[in-house]
Amino acid sequence: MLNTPFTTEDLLGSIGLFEGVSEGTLKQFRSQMTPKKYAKNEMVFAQGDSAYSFYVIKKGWVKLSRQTLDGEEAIIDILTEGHIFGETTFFEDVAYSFNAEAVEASQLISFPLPILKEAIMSDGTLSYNMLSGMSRRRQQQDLEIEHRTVQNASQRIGCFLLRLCKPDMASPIRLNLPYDKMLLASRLGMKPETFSRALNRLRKETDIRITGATIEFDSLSQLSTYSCSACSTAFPCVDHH
Amino acid sequence: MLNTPFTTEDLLGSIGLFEGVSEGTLKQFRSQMTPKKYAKNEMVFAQGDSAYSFYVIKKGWVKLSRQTLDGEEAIIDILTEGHIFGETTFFEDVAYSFNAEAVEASQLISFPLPILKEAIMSDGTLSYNMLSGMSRRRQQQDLEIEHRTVQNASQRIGCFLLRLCKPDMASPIRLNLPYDKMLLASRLGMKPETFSRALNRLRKETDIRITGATIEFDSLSQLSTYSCSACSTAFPCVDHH
DNA sequence: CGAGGGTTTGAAGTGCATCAAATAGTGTGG
DNA sequence: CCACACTATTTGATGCACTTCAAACCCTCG
Repeated sequence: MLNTPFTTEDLLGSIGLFEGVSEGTLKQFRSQMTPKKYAKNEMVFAQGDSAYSFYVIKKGWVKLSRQTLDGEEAIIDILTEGHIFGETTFFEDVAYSFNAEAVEASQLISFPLPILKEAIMSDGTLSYNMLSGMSRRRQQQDLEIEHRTVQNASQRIGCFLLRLCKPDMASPIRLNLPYDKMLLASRLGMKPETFSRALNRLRKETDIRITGATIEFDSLSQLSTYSCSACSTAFPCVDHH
Repeated sequence: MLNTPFTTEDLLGSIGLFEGVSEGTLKQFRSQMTPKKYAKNEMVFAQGDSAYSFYVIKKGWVKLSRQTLDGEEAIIDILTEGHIFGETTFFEDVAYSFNAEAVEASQLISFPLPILKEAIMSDGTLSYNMLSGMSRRRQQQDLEIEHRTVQNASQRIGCFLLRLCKPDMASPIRLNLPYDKMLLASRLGMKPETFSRALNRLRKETDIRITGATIEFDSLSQLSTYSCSACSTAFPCVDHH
């Protein structure tokens, strides 16, 4: 998969943002897009850089983060296929307010920010898609905050695993953690040490089997019973777009 | 102020969402809007209610919350003038996924949800405003998550106070907490007991003076030094729309 | 005045962070 | 293909911030 050429044919076809958008608008975007591959750990942009573009993730994982005054790194979000980033900058700032970095080999498409203004003003479908995406993201953020207060570390891991499951997965379910455990720990708001211990606790309390970065379990039910009992949303807390 | 009549004249005039929007669109909204006053603690809608409307806050404070399975209440957000809520439901669900309740005497304007679709499709400025608002809210949410991990309880309170300050306030600054301390505590992700103790700690560490729900201090600088040292964003973390 | 919620205070418990060190894994050059 | 260097992960011991439970206080409002 990683070796298939990253052509420009119908690159926008499978992206939610462009679904149903008029051919004219698509042409605009196609003519100004820049597809690019990023290596693992390659920066896309840094906090403070002048903001010229926004990005759509075609493949891979991208980490958004910020430097705190005392030198710590705060993870804002970790995104994957179909997600957009950098576009919020358009409404507020002249410079990016966070870092973006590929945490895996990734394929991104960038577009000049000004193209957005015209497209929003003229293409209702695009606006609608964009609002829809932002709205979904906002609800996810809400959940995120809730989870961090009502769930303990093990439950948060369990919930994260559940959200990795696609609806069409057959039992037994077998998952690979999408990125390394350190990053996952901070994504879930805990320290690596805590993550390690919490994952162990989760293994003891449920029927999951762990081998390195691979996790297996037979059914969602035990995991969701354990993880979601403190939660307000019925299982699943999922964003299956 | 609370006693001035809540007329329908130019009700939409001062709302960011409608800024610069065409007269035609405004007419649409005006013809379908329902302004209404809510008493303190009055429910606007409940989780699970069929979703027919979205709301704009004209005045007051509204709490969005959710029931967890074990009966706890999780605060999602607390909103005030100019904020919109319920509109995300439009993109996803047929029922509200949270409760909305006035925590003060408030004035809200509701609009039928379907009006949004047409307006988004046809009025670029409205779409733009809506995206801009959502984008700002999303950035605030990001900060919120960051704050809960990098700031301790006292710092979070200090940061909240700073965000209550309007840019045009003269020294000494005198603030009233906008709602009761129990609610504020959960807004800031802590228990009332913790809030009480943390506020005391804040008083010892900075120059703020506390009298009931009134807080006074001479300058922002000491407070922001104390509160924002752990933060990634330069002071202020503010959303002065 | 008295009832009932909001707020504060005290004492004790808990979960996660921190610090330290061992172990596993990964990529590199020889 | 192996040994080394370096990083990721795990494990142990200890500390601290916030929570929990309990009780007192206070304020408001009927």
